Amino acid sequence: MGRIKTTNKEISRKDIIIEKAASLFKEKGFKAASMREIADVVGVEAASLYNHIKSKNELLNIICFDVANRYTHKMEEVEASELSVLAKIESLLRFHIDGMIHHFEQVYVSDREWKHLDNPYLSNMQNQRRTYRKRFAAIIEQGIKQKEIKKIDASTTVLIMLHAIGGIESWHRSTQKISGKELEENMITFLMDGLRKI
Amino acid sequence: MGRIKTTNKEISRKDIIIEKAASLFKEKGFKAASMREIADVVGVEAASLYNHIKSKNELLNIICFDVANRYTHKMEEVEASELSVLAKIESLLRFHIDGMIHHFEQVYVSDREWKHLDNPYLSNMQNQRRTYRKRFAAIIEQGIKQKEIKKIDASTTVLIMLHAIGGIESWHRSTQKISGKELEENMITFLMDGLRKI
DNA sequence: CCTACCGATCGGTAGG
DNA sequence: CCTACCGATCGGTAGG
Repeated sequence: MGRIKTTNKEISRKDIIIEKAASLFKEKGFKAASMREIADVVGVEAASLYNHIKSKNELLNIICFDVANRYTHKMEEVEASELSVLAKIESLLRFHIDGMIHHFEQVYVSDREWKHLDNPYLSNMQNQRRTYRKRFAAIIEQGIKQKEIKKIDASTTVLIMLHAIGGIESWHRSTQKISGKELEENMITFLMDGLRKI
Repeated sequence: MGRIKTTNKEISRKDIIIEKAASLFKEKGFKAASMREIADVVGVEAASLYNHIKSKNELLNIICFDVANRYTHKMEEVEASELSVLAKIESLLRFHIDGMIHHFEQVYVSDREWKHLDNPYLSNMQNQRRTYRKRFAAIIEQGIKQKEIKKIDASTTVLIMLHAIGGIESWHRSTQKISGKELEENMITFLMDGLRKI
């Protein structure tokens, strides 16, 4: 489910273009990356890209909504689960960390470049992001009510946690002295301890 | 010290241009914001901007290095202080939160758009950022050695904390239901508790 | 998938 | 500070 391919089968030309576009958008930003550069990396002329996609903005749409849909899907799964509040939050955090590690470029682009979407996709994305954070905050608030979590502003906490994870960028780029698994455990420890009552 | 003005005196035309540029760079991104738009907001023709600045990139240089120099200055101050490790970290975090609240646009731009600097400024900035994080991590490592802080990977922790604070963006934009001071205390509580031994 | 090419917009300059 | 204008580059199209 979702556009991010987990196997090597069925990789179409369009998928390759999207993948290369994500990589360039991440490196240079959406506006600074040109269709000619994407074409270069794919190995065709710029005009040929338009046999597979409608516009540069369509590439951004696909990348952003692919990620957003995965988030929504995960949120529904977690909400429907029987997990404790703390376990729900941990599950969401691990999902975000995994996404950052395994679908780095897509997640990075969707996080930092979604502002360049054009309407109606832009407002759609704004809604999805707002809604996701509200649902996340609602879980935290439930935890506070049940006294599993210390009294803290839930929306602030959501922002802290999501942006903390979104910042793995620099780790990824630097000389990876720590493994993905180690990174994940370190982040989980830090973030979950920020939640617990002392 | 530093270019960010704290009084209303001595605001030159150039300062106004930089301020408006920071605002537009934050809203649309460096590449997407045009000199003509900046000129519009300032209230002159695009060509007139060049009587005060040399290039679009100079605007970004000024914004980014202004912020970076403030960070370096603060770091030196903290390192030279007699504070405990935990107090040093708290002081740095409060500095970052304050910067995010009071110099929002400059800090935001310097954080997300520095990649568009051109050399030699680009590599200079990369060095400054790397160095800053290393010095921050060194403080944390000292705290671990002194058993004031729980065993956790110091570099990961720095990234978590800095990005958590850098993400206040969304709070600032949304309907500010929480005051700056409240936000600061919530963040400090969360982040400092992630550090302490349980 | 390529060649050829378009209108628009960009950062920036000349000259007053 | 403005008018007038430049070369370069952009996203995208026509036609084969």
